[in-house]
Amino acid sequence: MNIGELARQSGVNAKTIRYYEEIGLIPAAHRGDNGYRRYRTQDLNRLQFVRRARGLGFSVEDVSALLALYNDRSRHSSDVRAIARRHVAEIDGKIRELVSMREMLNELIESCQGDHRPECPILQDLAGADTDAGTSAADVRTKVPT
Amino acid sequence: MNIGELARQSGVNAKTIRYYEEIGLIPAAHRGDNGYRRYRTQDLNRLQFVRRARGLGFSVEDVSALLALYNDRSRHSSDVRAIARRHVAEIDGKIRELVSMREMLNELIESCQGDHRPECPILQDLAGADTDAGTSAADVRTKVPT
DNA sequence: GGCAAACCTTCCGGCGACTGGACAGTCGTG
DNA sequence: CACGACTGTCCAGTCGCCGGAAGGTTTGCC
Repeated sequence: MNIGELARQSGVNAKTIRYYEEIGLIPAAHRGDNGYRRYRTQDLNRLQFVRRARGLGFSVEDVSALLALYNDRSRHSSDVRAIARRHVAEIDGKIRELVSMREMLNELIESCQGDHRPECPILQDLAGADTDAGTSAADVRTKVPT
Repeated sequence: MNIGELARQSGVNAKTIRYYEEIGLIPAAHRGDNGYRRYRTQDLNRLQFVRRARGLGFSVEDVSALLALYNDRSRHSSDVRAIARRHVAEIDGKIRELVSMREMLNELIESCQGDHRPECPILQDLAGADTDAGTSAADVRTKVPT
């Protein structure tokens, strides 16, 4: 099958497949006489593995490691678990950050609607105005997840 | 003050300050005779505003809009709230995605440790093996937040 | 056989929000 | 006047792709 068919069956964009080949996540495909990449069911499996792992938020690097373990008959379950656990820890961190941001934003929005402060205080807070007791809800140093 | 001092006082990296100027988030600084950028307290305020807003996860584009509203005397609180609410909605979406990922990962990890399945099933799940009832926990199509 | 549509190829550039590094000029101090 | 700390510009890289250009191939239809 050609790359387009593989893309359709795997749910991975053809461009992305070429990219994965380029960065070595999947092996370079064999070429037909016309120079087109040729794929088999085996490659489809591998690509679906990649898609699912990416869908769970694993980095390409992690996926690469998981693929290696998948192809390694002498693998240890603990290695796989370690990668998964580390990933869960990262996700936890991101969730905590986002929840914290959401809390602060909701506080700001709420105080903006209430009548207990003169104007919408979001901007004042961001500007670091000392209208309150100096405790600005927006004075955060968390790293922004992008 | 020079850019280094501004960086120290604002908590924003000097490189980042130059970058902000380049993309127009902050106005181009005046230069001294030596070509160095010169800043005043006003610029420090602006930059702290930016830092706080970024800390709350606002995109640079949003921050730009917030800054414009901040400098607009005829601004409406509702405009600011709208930006903040939209941002909260985005954050909510990301949180939901991450929580969903975490759930699936934890299920996989758990079933990997338990004795009710032969081997660590994470890899089998990712490979899409039909060892179970065909419902693979990892068969997700959620977009990965990067 | 001719033509268009739908494939496929490679290469380049851009997204967001920076960060690091190279190389050069400038400033303050000993 | 040498040295280090600072500043300037410019370019490249990060991550995980995606879009488009310019070209070759295949397929299907008249």
